[in-house]
Amino acid sequence: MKLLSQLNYVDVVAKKGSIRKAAQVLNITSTALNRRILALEEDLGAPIFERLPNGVRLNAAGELLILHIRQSMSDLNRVTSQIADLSGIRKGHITLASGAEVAGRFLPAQMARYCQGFPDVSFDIYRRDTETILQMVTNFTCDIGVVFGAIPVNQFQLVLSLNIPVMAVMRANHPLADQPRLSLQDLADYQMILPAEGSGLRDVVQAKLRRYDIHPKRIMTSESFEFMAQYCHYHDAVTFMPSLEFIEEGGGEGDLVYRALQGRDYMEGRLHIIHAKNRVLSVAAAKFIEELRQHLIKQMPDHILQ
Amino acid sequence: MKLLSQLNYVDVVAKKGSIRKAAQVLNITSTALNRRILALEEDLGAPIFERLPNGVRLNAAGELLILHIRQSMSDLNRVTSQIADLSGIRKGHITLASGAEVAGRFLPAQMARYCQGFPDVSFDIYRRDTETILQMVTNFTCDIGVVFGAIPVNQFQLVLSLNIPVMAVMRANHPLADQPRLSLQDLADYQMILPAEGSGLRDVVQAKLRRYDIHPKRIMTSESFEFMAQYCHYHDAVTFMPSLEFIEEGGGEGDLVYRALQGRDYMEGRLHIIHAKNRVLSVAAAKFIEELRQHLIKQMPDHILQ
DNA sequence: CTATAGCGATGCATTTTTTGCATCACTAAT
DNA sequence: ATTAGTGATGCAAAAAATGCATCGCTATAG
Repeated sequence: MKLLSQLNYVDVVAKKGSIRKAAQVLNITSTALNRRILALEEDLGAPIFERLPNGVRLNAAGELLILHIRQSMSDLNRVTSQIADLSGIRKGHITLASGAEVAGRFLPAQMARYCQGFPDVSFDIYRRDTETILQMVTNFTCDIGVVFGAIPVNQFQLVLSLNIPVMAVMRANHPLADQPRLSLQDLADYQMILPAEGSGLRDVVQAKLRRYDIHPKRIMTSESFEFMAQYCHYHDAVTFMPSLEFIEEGGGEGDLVYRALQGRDYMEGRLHIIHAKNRVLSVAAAKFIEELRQHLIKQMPDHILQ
Repeated sequence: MKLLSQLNYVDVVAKKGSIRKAAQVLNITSTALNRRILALEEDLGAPIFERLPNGVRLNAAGELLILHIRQSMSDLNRVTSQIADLSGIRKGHITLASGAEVAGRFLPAQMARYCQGFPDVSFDIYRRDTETILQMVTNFTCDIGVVFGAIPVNQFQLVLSLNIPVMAVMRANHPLADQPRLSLQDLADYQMILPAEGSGLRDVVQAKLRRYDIHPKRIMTSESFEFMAQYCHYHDAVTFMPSLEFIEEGGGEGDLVYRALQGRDYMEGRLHIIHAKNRVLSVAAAKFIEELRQHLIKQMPDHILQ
């Protein structure tokens, strides 16, 4: 879009930290881009980038401007989407950032369902750690954030918040798989695979371990939930997953089984679907969220908190 | 400013209701402007103006877009002002819409004082009726609104709200000028000049008249406070003014005197200084308001309500 | 019922702006 | 000292915006 291009140029340069690299991304020559930046600075009456020997970086003025630019771009996208909706076109674009806990298993199904009704809506999905997601939401870099674990709720617009049980995961022939009551202390005898720092799931599990002073024999940390699952196929290790796909206890994928922990060791975390405060979502995004909410309310009314 | 021009073009066309007229204002040919509008509509994928035989009018899509445009322009102005402030330049622009009650006497003094500290700040002052002012504030057509009388407070961001006594005004040699206690009933014997509909001051006075079922002999309505004042110089008429400039009772301008009404007839109205909700003002505007507030707090602390 | 004036749209020649290439000056790392 | 990377800039070419003349249309006036 024409109106946005000028603004978008600044955004890309800021993100790339280099005019030449940004020019590559934008498919124009660095000369053109450079001169646009210079012209903009001329217009504003003040530079917005510091020139470093290996690129550029936003200065204070630039930081102010980039906020406006992102807000403005995001707003225009929303308006465009609304206008398209007026013509009954139902197209649009949704940028969504999600924690690893849900990016792999929960979201794809939800989105596939939505896309059947809205085939002209395109998606960008980012898988990031909690902090980055919150940043992206604040930044308007993404429309919707899906975060597992505690967040500063009052800094965001909560769309949906639900409690999700956290279950122990192990392979079906694991010695503990058939044990009727499972406690964290039982699991501590085996290698335990935890998500990396910055994951809400890790916080939930670690809080419990600390609370009851349980020290697992060996802890392995992984950033990839796919890895964690695969690893458990081959070893008597245990790991944890939020039971997002409404998997009943005992069910599982492949030869992995899910076991809820009993009594005091029962764990759960909170899944938050958020967007930026004071922000009006595009029609496409609003409808996606609405469908998601409706679906979840039908599926698990007792978990919904808001 | 370059970034804004495209947006501003649309805004002016929408306001003028005609491409040719807007082109005159913008100092470009109608051809150029016309093609910009067409290009923008092409970009958006939908027209934003209806073509009428005698001009153009925003359609539904256009109404959505123009809101974004005004918000966006206003935002960019704020950012520009902040950036200028970063460089210590302290320049900017303030657009203020004010009711007639305060436009003539209260504001000029306040602004003159402010301009001494900030000589590079430019002003646009509009004198409108209450409803238009509220519209302009909502529209982002102006930064600050100054309104005398009741407004739907929760739809705006209240900067300052203070009670102002409404006094009777007459010439010094008016038969009532020396009467110790003045009531509305006394005034009813003379020609009474009221502000036009849409003025908060009129509402205050009329409410009192109705409340005590007082019917003035002759009522004259005027939209101009200057006219009202001048008229009273030449006749034994009475009119009303908010005592904005902290004029003590008995004081006055020229040979006009101000008299507060006594007892149950005492009148006062509320002066509101507002801006749009969820809006961040430019540095210049914010400082103007801050100075204004400080000044008023010092001058009349007991009248300040917020 | 025609004449007129005003509106937006458009083809074409002209002007203005933007772009791309080659190159400069500079810095950090090798 | 060399190399590879950065942003800035002069100049010619390409692209875009503009202005003029004009079209088709409609409402209004006579």
